[in-house]
Amino acid sequence: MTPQRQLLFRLLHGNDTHPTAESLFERASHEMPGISLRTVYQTMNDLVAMGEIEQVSVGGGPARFDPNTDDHHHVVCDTCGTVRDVYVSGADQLAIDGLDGFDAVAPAIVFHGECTQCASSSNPPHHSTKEN
Amino acid sequence: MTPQRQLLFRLLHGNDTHPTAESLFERASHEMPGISLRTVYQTMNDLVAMGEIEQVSVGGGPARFDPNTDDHHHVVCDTCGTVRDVYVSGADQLAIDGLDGFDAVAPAIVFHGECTQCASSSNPPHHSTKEN
DNA sequence: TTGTTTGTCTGCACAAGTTGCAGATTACGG
DNA sequence: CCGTAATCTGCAACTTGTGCAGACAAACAA
Repeated sequence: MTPQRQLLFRLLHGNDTHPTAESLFERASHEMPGISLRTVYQTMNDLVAMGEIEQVSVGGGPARFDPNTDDHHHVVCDTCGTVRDVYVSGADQLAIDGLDGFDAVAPAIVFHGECTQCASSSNPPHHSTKEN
Repeated sequence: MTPQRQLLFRLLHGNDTHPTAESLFERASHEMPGISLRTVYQTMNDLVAMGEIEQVSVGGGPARFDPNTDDHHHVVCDTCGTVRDVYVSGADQLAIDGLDGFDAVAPAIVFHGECTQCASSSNPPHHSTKEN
């Protein structure tokens, strides 16, 4: 358990912003100048392999990391890129046609939309890749 | 409507294998040596913008293109990478907590699992990036 | 026919995100 | 304190995809 890992653990703990490796690297560099982006990737991969965090793919951009390991899903604002957790109940009683020939199936649901902030401020879609 | 585009249209028509740009390029090169990968990307982007095909993201790898524009979703075998269409009914009556502050929300559901072929042939997970 | 216009195609360089590798450094049990 | 094993770092390389500029080709006008 190295200081680098302790720092990254701490940055992830309770973090619901779904940070990317790059954004974690920036924040980590602030507290520990000289930390390597490679280390961030390495640590995230290890944590994912350990099941301590989840890797979230919302289509396209860089991978995001989520310390919330509850059974949950995601909404993403297609304008500003913000990702938020959502909880879906009743997903297990959907009628699904086409799963024949597949085992051990788990659904990942991503809701694409626009957050009210982006919708109200009708700025031209800018996709500012917002994440902290 | 150039010959290149005609060929790509034809390769996509009725194609349910969710090909990547690269795999389309290989198949297209077979019939039209010299066609450029750049043209494949360009044409796919145009078709997506026109709404003629959908771009599918199943997390991680390269984008896949799907001429099926029905309201449908996908299963992906995490071992061999195969993607198949699935049809989900009742998705509109899910109880969703956390969508407050979002407009115009559409769900994309990806079922992750293992196809019975990969499950039976208990080869070490190889992720052969199978697609034709 | 000749010239112009417009859109497409191609090759190449580049960008983003991520991983492989090798060597230096560090944590930790004995 | 020492040795081993794990980790860290920098850099090169890789994958997927895009920007750009020039070549090309079909359509159209004069």
